[in-house]
Amino acid sequence: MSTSHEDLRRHPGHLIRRAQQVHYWLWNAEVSAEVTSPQFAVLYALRAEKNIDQKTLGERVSLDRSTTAEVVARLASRGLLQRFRDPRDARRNLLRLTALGLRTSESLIPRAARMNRLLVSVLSECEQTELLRMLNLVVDADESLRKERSSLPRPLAGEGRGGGRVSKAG
Amino acid sequence: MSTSHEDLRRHPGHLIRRAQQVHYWLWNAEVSAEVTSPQFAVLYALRAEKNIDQKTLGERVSLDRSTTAEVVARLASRGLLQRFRDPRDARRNLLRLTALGLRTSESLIPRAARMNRLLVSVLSECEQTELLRMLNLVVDADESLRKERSSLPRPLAGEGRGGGRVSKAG
DNA sequence: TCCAATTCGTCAGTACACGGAATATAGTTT
DNA sequence: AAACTATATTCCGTGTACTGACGAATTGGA
Repeated sequence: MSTSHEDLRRHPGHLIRRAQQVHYWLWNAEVSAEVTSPQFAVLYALRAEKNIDQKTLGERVSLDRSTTAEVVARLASRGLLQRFRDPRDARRNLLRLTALGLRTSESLIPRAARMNRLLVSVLSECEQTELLRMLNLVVDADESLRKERSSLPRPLAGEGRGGGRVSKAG
Repeated sequence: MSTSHEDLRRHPGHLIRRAQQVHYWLWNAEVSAEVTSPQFAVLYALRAEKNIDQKTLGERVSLDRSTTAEVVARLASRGLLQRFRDPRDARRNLLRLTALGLRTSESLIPRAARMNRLLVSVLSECEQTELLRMLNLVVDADESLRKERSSLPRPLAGEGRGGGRVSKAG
């Protein structure tokens, strides 16, 4: 008898999660076991833009405020970037790559590129382009769907996992 | 001008992560704020197969052993499933949906289907089929990809974890 | 100038995700 | 039966991800 395993193959949402698992494994094997993919994205963004604040950084790499703060804190504790308050606006943390952070990010760039090629290597050249185009369409469609302002974190109607209201707690 | 933001659009790995964010938001808005997508997958699998153990369940829904245990514990504490030791093999936890779990899963099925249609609604019918096909290819290629080139400390160690090779013909 | 609204970062809480180690059980070998 | 090996689950540590609340700082308007 066919199980849920077969059915789930027709669910785009499930497949996207599976694809991310593959990405996770491939990253560990082919890029780095020390620097994660989101951490690399942060280094990569910081390499392109010096002295940006956490909020802007989060928008660049598509991470919300809290996650950005955590990733930045980890990278700072490893000496890959520096964090200091903006003298112009003391609410902000300005971020800057250290020499080590710059060196690390540069060494990972070709490895990440290779991993990405590998990730879609089962597809033909033409298919790879199509996949990229379609994923961008899906991702962009959501942004237009959230008509509210604010580039990234949309509050949305209900509440997420956090906030302490799970039906179980009563 | 766009800096890393534009570059990242060319990275399949990054796009997959973004797509999962969209899926997460859409799930919360369109399906349920109480039951998450992985939790639904578990209920869905349990609906199809009664009395399976956690390891098998994890393979069905592509969750590793640790995550499976956590998700199952949450669902059990909410009364959506029951957990009991296998009399034949006391190492195993056998799982079974409760009446509430069955009712909940059934009510979520059409909502999840609607969400999935919405998720890819920017694509044409033909493109949706293509996207599904390509994602399945990428996900299935994972096994062969991990066998080959490995230049870094691979996380393998000779035992089959929870989420890897769920792709055996049925 | 004072105040209300806004903004940024942090903290607490919840949940997914994974690997390694510890534990319990099962099966096999001697 | 004891010893050894394989397997299922749990526990622990780390990291990503997001929401809501809070406090500090800033900004715009009266």
